[in-house]
Amino acid sequence: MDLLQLKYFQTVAKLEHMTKAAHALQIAQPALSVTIARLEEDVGVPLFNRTGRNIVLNEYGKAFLERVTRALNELEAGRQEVSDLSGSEFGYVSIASTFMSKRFCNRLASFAQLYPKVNFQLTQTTNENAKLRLLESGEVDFIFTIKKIERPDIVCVPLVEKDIFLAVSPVHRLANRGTVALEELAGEPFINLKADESIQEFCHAMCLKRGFAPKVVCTCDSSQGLVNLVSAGFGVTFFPSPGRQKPNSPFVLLKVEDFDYKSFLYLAWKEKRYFSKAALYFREYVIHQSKVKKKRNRFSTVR
DNA sequence: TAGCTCTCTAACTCTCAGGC
DNA sequence: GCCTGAGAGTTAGAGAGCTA
Repeated sequence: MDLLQLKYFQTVAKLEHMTKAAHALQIAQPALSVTIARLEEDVGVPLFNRTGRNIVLNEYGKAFLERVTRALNELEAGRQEVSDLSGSEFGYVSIASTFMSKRFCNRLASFAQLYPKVNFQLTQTTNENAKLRLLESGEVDFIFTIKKIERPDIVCVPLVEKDIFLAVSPVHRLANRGTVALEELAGEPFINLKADESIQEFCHAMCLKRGFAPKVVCTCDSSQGLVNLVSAGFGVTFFPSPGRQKPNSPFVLLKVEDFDYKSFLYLAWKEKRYFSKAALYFREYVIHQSKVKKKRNRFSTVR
């Protein structure tokens, strides 16, 4: 059993498809089949169930994959640690996030300018559980999440606090109002963002309290799609925003009366994990920037 | 049923380490 | 430096499953 076999196995297990895995590994498919067969012979049991032309990870395979992932991550951490000690490289930061907003990307870019030797590995997923799995398996250093994770092995730090506003098109009947009562939204077409489940659950419950269920006409995958639909007047949405209306905003934000929900963005990481210098600097940078931002927001509110 | 796709096997090549 | 064996890779082709 060698590292190459384990890396090949991990890829096949992930994709459950020999040809796609071979393509991903940039080798010919037969070479991969033979390697997996040799690994299975070595382990002593089949790791995949082969039915027809399909291969699916079986119970042995699942158990083995867990160990292999842990072992490979541990080796990678070791490599990183030795590399840090020798000062031969700065390392990389791996992040999973739902949103790749302009502000988020600018923040990454400014960090990259500050530390040009740092490499980034970004994973975008709208699924909060998928992000948590990536964090648990050690595939990423950090996740940005809107769900607070309350677990002893995971540290979860709030970065951004946002109020919930109602976003409407500039030509909407309510657009010139500074505030709006929830009751006035009965019958309005709502657009939801897939990733914002917790906000939607709260808003849905609030609407029910006021005697109506929000009429959801569309659920968007991307926040840009949501912005485009709302600004085009296709519907309205509950929108988390850290502060005031931006001058060039494509939609109008209205304060909702008696609506005291705060949305947070958290940075989360596994407590007992080796972090490269790059990852540590990144964590420090993000937390520091969020504190600076909070101070600025307080100052602008006072003004 | 034909055509396509996928996995696997067989035969071969290439590279590299070890022995002389 | 040459030979040899092991291992990892390639291509070609067989066989089975899926789909229009």
